[in-house]
Amino acid sequence: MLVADLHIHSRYSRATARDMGPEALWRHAQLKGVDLLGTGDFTHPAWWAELAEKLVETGDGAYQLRPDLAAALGESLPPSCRRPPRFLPSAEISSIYKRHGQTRKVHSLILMPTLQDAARLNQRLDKLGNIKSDGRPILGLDARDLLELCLEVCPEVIFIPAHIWTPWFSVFGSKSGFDALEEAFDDLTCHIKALETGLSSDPPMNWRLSALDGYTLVSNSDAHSPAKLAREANLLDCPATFHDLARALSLGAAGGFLGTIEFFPDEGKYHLDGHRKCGLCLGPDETRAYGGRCPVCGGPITVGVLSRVAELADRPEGYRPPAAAHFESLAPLDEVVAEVLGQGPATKAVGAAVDGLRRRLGPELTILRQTPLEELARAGGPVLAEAIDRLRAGKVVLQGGFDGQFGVVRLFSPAERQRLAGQKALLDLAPVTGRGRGRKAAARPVDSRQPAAPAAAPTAVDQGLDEFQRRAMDYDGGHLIVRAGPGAGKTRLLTARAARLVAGGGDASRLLLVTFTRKAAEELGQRLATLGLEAARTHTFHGLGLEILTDHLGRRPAIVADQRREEILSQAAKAVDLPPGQVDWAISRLKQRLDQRPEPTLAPAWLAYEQALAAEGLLDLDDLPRQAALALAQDGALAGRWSGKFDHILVDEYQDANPVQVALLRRLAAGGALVAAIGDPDQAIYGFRGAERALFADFGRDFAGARSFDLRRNYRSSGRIVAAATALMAAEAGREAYAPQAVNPAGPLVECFEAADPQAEAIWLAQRVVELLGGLDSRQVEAGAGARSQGFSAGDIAVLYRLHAQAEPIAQALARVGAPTQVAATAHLAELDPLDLRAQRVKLLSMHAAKGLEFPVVFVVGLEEGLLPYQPPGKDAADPDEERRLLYVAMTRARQRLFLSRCCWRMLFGESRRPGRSPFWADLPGELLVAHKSKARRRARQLVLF
DNA sequence: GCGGAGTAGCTTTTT
DNA sequence: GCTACTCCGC
Repeated sequence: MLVADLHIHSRYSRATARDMGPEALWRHAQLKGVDLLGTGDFTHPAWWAELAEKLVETGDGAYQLRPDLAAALGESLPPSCRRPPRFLPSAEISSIYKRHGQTRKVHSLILMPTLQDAARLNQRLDKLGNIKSDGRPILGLDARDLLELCLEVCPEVIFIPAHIWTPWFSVFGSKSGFDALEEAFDDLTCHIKALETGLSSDPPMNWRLSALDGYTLVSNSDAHSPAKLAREANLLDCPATFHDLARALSLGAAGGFLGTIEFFPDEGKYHLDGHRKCGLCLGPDETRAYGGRCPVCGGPITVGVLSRVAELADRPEGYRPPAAAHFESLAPLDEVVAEVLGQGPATKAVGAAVDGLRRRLGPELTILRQTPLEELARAGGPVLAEAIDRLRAGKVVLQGGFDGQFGVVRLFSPAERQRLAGQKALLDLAPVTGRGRGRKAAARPVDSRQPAAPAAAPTAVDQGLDEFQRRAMDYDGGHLIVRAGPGAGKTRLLTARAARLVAGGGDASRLLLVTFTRKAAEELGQRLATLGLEAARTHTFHGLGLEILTDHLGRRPAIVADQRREEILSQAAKAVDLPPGQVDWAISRLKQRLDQRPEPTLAPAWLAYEQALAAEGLLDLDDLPRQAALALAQDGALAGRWSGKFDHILVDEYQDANPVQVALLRRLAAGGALVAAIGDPDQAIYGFRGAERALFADFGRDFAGARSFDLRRNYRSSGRIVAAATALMAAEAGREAYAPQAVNPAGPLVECFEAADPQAEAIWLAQRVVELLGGLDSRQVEAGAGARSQGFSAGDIAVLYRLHAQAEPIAQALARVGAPTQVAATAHLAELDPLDLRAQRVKLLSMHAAKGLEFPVVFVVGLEEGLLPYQPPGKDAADPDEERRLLYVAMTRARQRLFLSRCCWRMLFGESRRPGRSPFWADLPGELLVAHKSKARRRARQLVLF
């Protein structure tokens, strides 16, 4: 018979013993009596490398410690315990994600046949999240998607939902789990053969759910230190190989799965209900009587495993399915000896006694399970024999664990213990009460869920546009321009107008929608396709230019490659003795206009650049719309073909237009097409690349007879966020009043923090993220983050900054707390794994990149002098009005929660600065803000959470 | 043609 | 403070 412990952690996981290395595992497995051991943590690159170095294949589908290492260590083992264990690559992954509108936190145990298979999984996981900073990585990946990925990498994978009943991190957990396996794993549920019951539940509890009948119930230690190995384990009657294990888990008894060694579930940290902070421990009935609220403080009671099992059970207590496997409830030998000696389990005396017992009797599990009582008495005295006899018979006194506090197993009554302390002789033992289980289970579910995130904004759904949107949608009297503030339903209006035009008899193929980015064009195209408008033309300005030029030239123009362009630029720059970057910028700016002649200082470079391109028959990207507009002006036949091509032209983000683009639109509309432009001059943030915000106001001049519409309703953000953003814009000197109206309720205040330095800002931010997510690991949960959970997922959160240089410390702090994070600038969408797009992560991106996006929670960091408005060293300051609009864009990305922060000290460009607050800070009304304080008290808690 | 020293310049971004 | 580039010497 084999003893198998498949779920452990290495020293690369949080809060684990430093000696959790292959050698210590090898040694302690033998001291405990484990034959087959999961390596744990194979996802961690350093641990994987160590395993690859120190383990060797046995040849029949398992691993063993390298013989030379084993030989060197063998001496340190008592001969009675020498039975070298085998290893199988294992790991645990924490999936934290939102599913069906709720935050889910599910841990999964994964076993792979070989380290090479593990490496291939690691390769895939590495793209999806951070597997380098924690042996038990946290991914924003749906548990089902994780299973899919594992199966893709290795169809033989053993995938086991871990400690399925723990409240915070398991598939059935009361706080963030599911009610059924199928809810979590959908179509892939059939690939799950085994479930890990965890310390706080034992087989009889699980037998109460008929839904679990087909699964092999396994038990493992989840050990964080060598001493905890095999505190729970599996008993197998099969060879110690991966495939035999897989077969045993799949077939149960028929495959050689004999049963499990268990903790008394009462001893688990989450067996009963309760509230640790208030010292309150409750049974299911009591929790129900209190309505799930702590009677001391009113906070939510942490519903334990016993209650949760009762909630989902469909069978009475005590039911035993016919196919149920054997199990044995034990307590660790050091705890037994500790009680016999009347000392703590970690004391020297207990250690020495356990050591002596192992020497004489063999591994701890053998002592606990098999050694005859007479032998125990001879080796350890009659009291020890009596203790173990009681343990084997289940005659123990239990005090249940709750809300993160371990329970206690006692083998002797208080009176007995007192007498034990005084004498060494055999005791006159009074009968002890039976096992402390059998509490009445709660008959009705206790609703312990977090309050749902505030209801989604009442967007203008159904066909239902509001009256203002509808007027703009329906207008047929000529050109029109729509000023649409943040969250006003801009895209909705665009697509609705397109649909209306076609529904009214228009020809979809004579409809043109123009955007600035390919991403926007693709998204718009997709939305139109869902409305049955595939025939409508969706283009970027550049794509449109390319098509017109192709028509004009009779061939597709060649576009200069980046590298060649740089060469040409640096050549051209030599003609004027300017840095190439500056020449690049100046030429590009010139090409945003049709009429501009280069200044004399630039002229030679401009000439050289244009001649070089012309000589090779190349165009640059700026040429596409520009040359197209010029060609339409010069080539009458071309103009004839294109000016009559469309009946309607819809343009998004018009505030970002430049004169070339407007000229192009005018030529396309010359045949009578109606132009509908939509945008928001308050969100014009691309002046630096040639956009001219004034063109928005000049629309009526460029497109005669145009009518203006105004969409002021904000369907996105809470009232206070809208009010703060509006106040920011209202403070701009010489500005006309323009007040968007929030449709949503006021919501919480805008939360502000002034940090000593970027590190402190990042730590504060990471701390808030932990709270928003309700804790990412058990330490954070137990430090209180669970109770403050806000029901957000990592994908709901964005961090916005002025300079990418600000991202680094924040990404690091988020990695330290284990939050799945994605720094937007580093990822090219096209190269991503399809699963990558599904991974839910905190997004770090520039304020510019955030335009057009929205997030339930937004952090805007670095609201400092010098950063906002940006003051580049040794250069002209950025346009303060545009920088104000940039902050406006950033703030208005937030739906529910907005956090603003700044640093009092910062190192930027090698220069130590003590910046004051951004001048924009003062424009935010104090009554909308609440300051977060940085206090020593808070620091103490941070230490716990980090 | 290479390497070492010295120094300038550092955003935001799309096609 | 970092790097990427130029310039100069061999």
